[in-house]
Amino acid sequence: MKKDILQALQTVSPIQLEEHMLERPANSKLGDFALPCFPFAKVLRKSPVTIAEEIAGSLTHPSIRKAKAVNGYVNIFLNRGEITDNLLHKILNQSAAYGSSNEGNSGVVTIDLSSPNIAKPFSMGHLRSTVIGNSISLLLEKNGYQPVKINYIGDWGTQFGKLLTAYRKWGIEKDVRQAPIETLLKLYIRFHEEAEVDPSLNDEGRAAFKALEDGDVDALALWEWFKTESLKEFQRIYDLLGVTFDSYNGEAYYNDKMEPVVQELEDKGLLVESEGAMVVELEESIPPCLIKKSDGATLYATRDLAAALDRKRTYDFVKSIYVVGNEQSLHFTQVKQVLGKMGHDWANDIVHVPFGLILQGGKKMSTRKGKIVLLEEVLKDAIELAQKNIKEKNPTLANQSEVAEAVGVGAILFSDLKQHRKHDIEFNLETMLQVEGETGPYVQYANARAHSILRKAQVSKTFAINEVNDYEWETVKLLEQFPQTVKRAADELDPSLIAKYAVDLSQAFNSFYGNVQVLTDHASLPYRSALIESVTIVLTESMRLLGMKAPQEM
RNA sequence: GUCUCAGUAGCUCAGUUGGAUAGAGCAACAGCCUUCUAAGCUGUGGGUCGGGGGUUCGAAUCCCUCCUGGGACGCCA
Repeated sequence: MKKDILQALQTVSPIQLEEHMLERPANSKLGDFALPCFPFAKVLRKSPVTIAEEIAGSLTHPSIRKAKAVNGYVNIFLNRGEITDNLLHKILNQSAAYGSSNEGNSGVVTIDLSSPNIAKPFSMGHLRSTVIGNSISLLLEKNGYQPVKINYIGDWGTQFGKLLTAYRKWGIEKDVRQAPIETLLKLYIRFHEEAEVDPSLNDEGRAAFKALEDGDVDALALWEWFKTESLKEFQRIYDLLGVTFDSYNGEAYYNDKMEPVVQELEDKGLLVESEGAMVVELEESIPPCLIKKSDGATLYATRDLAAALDRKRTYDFVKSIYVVGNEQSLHFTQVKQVLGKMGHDWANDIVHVPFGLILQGGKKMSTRKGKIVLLEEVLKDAIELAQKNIKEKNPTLANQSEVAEAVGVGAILFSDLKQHRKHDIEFNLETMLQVEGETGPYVQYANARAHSILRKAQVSKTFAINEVNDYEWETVKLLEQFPQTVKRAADELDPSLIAKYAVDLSQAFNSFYGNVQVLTDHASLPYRSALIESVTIVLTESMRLLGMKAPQEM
């Protein structure tokens, strides 16, 4: 639509126009589009006011109802009926496919997401990676890419040496069987407390990891057991969130794939010794990347290099995305640079999608100090609250527990996705459980109300539009913007754009049905049900792209 | 110290990539359930866009500088 208007303007404009010049006025009373004429004044040596008047005076297009010059702006009012008619037919025909594109041309994009550490609880930080990554995957799919979701489980590294040491010193098998993660976490915390007093424990932990990496049978058996128990617990959460993965290849999977990488680095003359460790030196502003510790054991970066090479080989991605917290930005620039120095031009296709930390009292949460909020508890609270609300507000509802789960989980997902990923978030349970205003349940409720009206209306396939009132027009304009919002969200890898859009559309729709009686006005009913059905299509699709469920009743 | 991200209403956040009077939600206050589900709708109050310079017809947005906070910065991941 914007392009049409731009073309019409071009035919009467003395200046070459670009898309960004045409804007949507903040106040819709001013018009549907506006062209500020100030930049043209100098070139044309005329006042912006005159230029605007000339353009407005000669502008004609079937979609334009009128154009008005105001203070140097050309304010354009559209022909509501015609545009609405075309748009509603389009949405009803395309249904859930509305807003899709083939932009990605079936290119494979790997997405590294979630990546919890075994033997540690699933924290709020992992929630961010999981839901942001999942939504990005859905957005890319909608834009014609082929996403591959990889859960790069944190199942390797010195921490396991520490954990094995702690278990051997203080662990009780029965406790681990009963409550695996809880028990292992306690051991991990105790290890760090005691290591403060006795630093030699750290050396013991490192030695234990070296043994694990060298294939010590006893250590491997324990490790295997911890891993199995942890994955069982994680699966419960993924089921609740409705997230699935294409690969669970964690860090340990690359245990036997690192040596060739180290070899390649050496062959290419990139590996140098520094303070007993093996490193690759990078540009002067960036600290060197550590590849091997002085005891010969590998590091995180070694594994990530091996993983990147393996993923390129396996999937031949056009882009490889890592949804990992802000604090690892340096790590990823190092890995990218090392790959670049190795001569892999696809290093530029690696994209770190960072997100802000979840803080508590203004500080980062620390597993080691036991300062952590458990996601499962939060989800449980949210579902209980939703259940309570249903009992109060809609006691006769069928499938109550199913709806409560959808709404409770939706509230948590949405509270995380609605703000831009890069913001640090102060953990606040109360905010996350909110169900009023700009929240998941608000969007779900708008959609449920729309369905409720449709159930009571006689929906027919044909409709005629007499007049599009202001409430309807605001809704229609938002519906029209869905495809470009989806595209931008995928381009910027930013799900919050969809969340904000869903709130805007919900607000417009709520305002519409709150002020207009739909069912009693028989003449307008066919047109209005087409509008409402379009709203449900777009809201449901928006929620799907965020990983949320959209119950038809709540 | 270096790098990096951020600072907008009491709180949580938008702000269409430089445009008109800076917008929402929460909280507060006032209305609306004999009418499509009140998880809703309609109003009111609330601002030195961290400070100071600069570029521009025009700056929350771009540049410089300072202040404050988060995070990262070789043998953790």
